[in-house]
Order: sequence, then C-alpha cells, then structure tokens
Amino acid sequence: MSETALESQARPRGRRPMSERRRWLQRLEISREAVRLFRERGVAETTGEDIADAVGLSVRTLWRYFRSKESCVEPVLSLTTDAFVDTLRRWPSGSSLEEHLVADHRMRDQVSPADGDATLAVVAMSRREPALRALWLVVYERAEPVLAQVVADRLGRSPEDLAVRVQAATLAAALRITTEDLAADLADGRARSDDEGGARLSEAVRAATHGVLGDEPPSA
Amino acid sequence: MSETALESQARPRGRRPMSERRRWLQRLEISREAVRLFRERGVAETTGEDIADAVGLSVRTLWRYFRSKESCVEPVLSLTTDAFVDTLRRWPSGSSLEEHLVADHRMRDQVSPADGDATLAVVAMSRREPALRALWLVVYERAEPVLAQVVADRLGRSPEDLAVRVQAATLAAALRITTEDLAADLADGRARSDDEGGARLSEAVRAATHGVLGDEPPSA
DNA sequence: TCAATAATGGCAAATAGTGCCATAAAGGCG
DNA sequence: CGCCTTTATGGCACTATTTGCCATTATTGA
Repeated sequence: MSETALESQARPRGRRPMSERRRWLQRLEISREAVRLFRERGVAETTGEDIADAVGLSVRTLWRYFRSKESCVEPVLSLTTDAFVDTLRRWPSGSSLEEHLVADHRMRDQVSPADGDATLAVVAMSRREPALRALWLVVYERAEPVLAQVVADRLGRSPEDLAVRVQAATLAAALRITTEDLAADLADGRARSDDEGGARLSEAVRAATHGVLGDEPPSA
Repeated sequence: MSETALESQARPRGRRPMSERRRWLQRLEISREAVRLFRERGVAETTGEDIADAVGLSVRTLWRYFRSKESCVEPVLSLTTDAFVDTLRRWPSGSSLEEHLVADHRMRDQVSPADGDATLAVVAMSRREPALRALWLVVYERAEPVLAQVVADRLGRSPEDLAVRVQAATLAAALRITTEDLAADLADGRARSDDEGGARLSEAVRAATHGVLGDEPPSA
C-alpha cells in the first residue's frame, strides 16, 4: 500500500476525463435541442435518434448523457430553477422580497430569455406529459436541500432541522406553483408582465412563510 | 341530433365496461405484486413479464393497466397518501392535530399494515431509484388539490386562491417529508413508535402552517 | 513518436411499450 | 337457449428504449 500513500500525487498519464463544466455544457446543448424538438413535434413524436441527430451525436452517446429522452430536458429546467434559488440566496435579511427581486438583476444574466422560454414551455407541456411533470417535480425537489441551507442561515438553525426542511419545501412549492401559473397563463394566451410575476412570487412566498423569513409587504 | 336528445337514456346493449372499483382493485392487485417483486429483487431485475406472470395476466394486458413498470407501484402509494389526506380532512377545527391523530383510528382501517409497509419500502427504495422517486412526488402532487379544498374550507376561502394552494402544497410537503424520514429510519434500522410518528407529523404540520390552520401544541 | 486513458460510435441483444386483430367473456333480447 | 353487441384479454409483429461489448478515435504525458 505504498501506492495508497502516493495516490494523492499520482499523475494521470492518458487523456483526462471530460471536465465537469464541459460535460455540463454538452448536456445543456442536448437539452436545448430536445426541448426545441419536443415543442415542435411533441414528446411522443420525437425519438432519441432525432435528438442525437439534431445535436450531431450518435444515439449510443446520447444514452450515455441521459437515461431517457424525457430526462434530456432536465438541464434547461435546472438552469432556471438554480437561478431562482441563487436569487433567493442573495436576498438580504431585512428587505422585502419584492424589493430584492426588482433590485437583483443577476438572474437575467444567469439564464437567457430563450432558456426561460424553454422552461416555461416544458412546464406548460408537463400538464399533458406525465414524464415531464415527474421530471419537473424532481428538479424542484433537488432544490430543497439548497433552500434548506438558505433558510437555516436566515434563521440561525441547522439545515437538518425538520422545521427548516419543511420551510424549505414550502419555499420550493411556492416557487414551483408560481412558475406553473405563469406557464399556464402564457400557454393559454394570457400575457403577464415581469413586474406582476415578481409580485405574485412575493405573494406566494409570503403565503408560504407567513413572514418567518423576514419579508414584509412593501407598503407596510 | 334526435339521437343526441335520447343519448342520456340510451341503454348499453353489450358487455358493460369494467366498473371503476373493479378496475381499481385490479390495479391494486398488480401494484402489490410489483412492490413485492421490487423489494425481493430490485426494480432493474424485475421485468414487466415477471409482474404479469405474478398476477396471472398477459404482458399485453399489463401494459393496458400501467404505462410503465415503475408506475405499477402507484396504487399502493396512493392508498396510503389518500388515507393521510382523508385523516386531515376529518381534522375538526379547534382541536390540535396530535389529538386528532390519536383519536381518529379510521386511517388504520383504511390501509392495511402490509400496504403501509409496502409504501415505506417503496419510499426507502426511491432514494436510489429515480423512477420511483419521481412517482412518489407525482402521487403527492396529486394530493395538493384535495388538500387545497381542505385548507379552503378551514379558512373560508376559495381553493383557487394562490395562498390557499401554496398552503396546501406546504401541507403536502410536510406529510411527504415526515413519511420519508420514517421510511429512512426504518430502512436504516432505527425503529420508531407510532406515537412518535404522530408527534413528528404534528411538528411538521405546525412548522409548515405556523398555526394558520388552527392547530396548537397540546400543552398550550 | 509511443503509451495510456477516456470519449465516441457501431452493432447486437434485451427490455419496454404499442397497434392490430382474433378470441373470449359478459351483458341484453327474442 | 341461441343471437347480437360491446368490452376485456391475449397473441403477434413491430418500434422504441436502453445496455453491453468491442473497435476506433481523440487527447494527454513521457
């Protein structure tokens, strides 16, 4: 086991594994094409081969990146939800959520309008596509531990606390439902301004937290 | 168009469609066998043909009852979550949730210990099986509209209200997380009594609702 | 250039699911 | 009881999904 001792400084000698970031980008590229095809023809009418062709990959390699064709949309969804969560993470204590949403512009830098559109389209499609619905819920569940950390920091408690985890799940549900409402409104032709979106989000978070996290209506 | 007028009293002449209840029982029977096989051999090692054979159906008919082998576990999960939701529906205003959980025994009549075990086993497996996890989340999402009605009744508001829907999602998350904790504890060999389960559930609901629904700690 | 390692692609095979049609089962009616 | 109608099931072929295996290619260090 002298090898074990040297393990930490063992230099790899061949081709290095794909970097995490490069793999992430590749998955995102596939994801965008998959969403485009799903929107154009529908999920059932899009085959794994179609997606692979659109990206310029072999089918075999596609299945190395994703376990199913539906899960191809996951990176685009995660991109948007991660931006949401990051925005919440930057929400300073003592300010209202609405003020923060107006003041914090980094979310618009983090996710392009095209990806935002794509996400809302997938959420709208998920009303009819059980596989997409399941994926959407899974994506939001994965946000819960991150939100638990945010809540824990804010309340000065442990992220393992049952109350903290429940509060995080609550926050996730508020974000999710607001997004679903927005997607439904857009899909059904009811337009909505970004400002109203922010207000609805604040309302949802307030309904979910009852002010425990320190947000107050801006008029108060 | 005269046919349209008579449509309501048109008597069917051939074999009647399977009753909703019979179809539900058939799905439940399949579900129990599927869970049994999944527990014994794992999901990947269980094929659709295995499930069909266990129930005594042809594979073709199995796929008429379920769209995928993983979704076969859905009826057992729904059985348990429905019982949970029904218990909440019977929760009288003005009493603490813990008192209600102790007093209301109908949940134990509604779901057998075997089905409860099966549900917890599936939840435990869902930590490693993405398809089961997705299904579990979908089952709980379907409970949200029902819970929204419960919340709406309790608060005298519309079940369409954003705040009501968010509160319902919050309640669903509390139930879900409590169940997941219980499943994890059981799977990891940490026993837990029913009483403690009720206490944890009350704690979760209280953390989620902040007393808005009228529950109070029994000591208060 | 050579050796080593990782990514990709091609092919075959197993599994998952669907469409189509034949047959069996369950009713009503004479 | 046979006759007719409708539904549930089963069998078969077929497509799609997904994985294992191996050859090929690409990328790195020596």
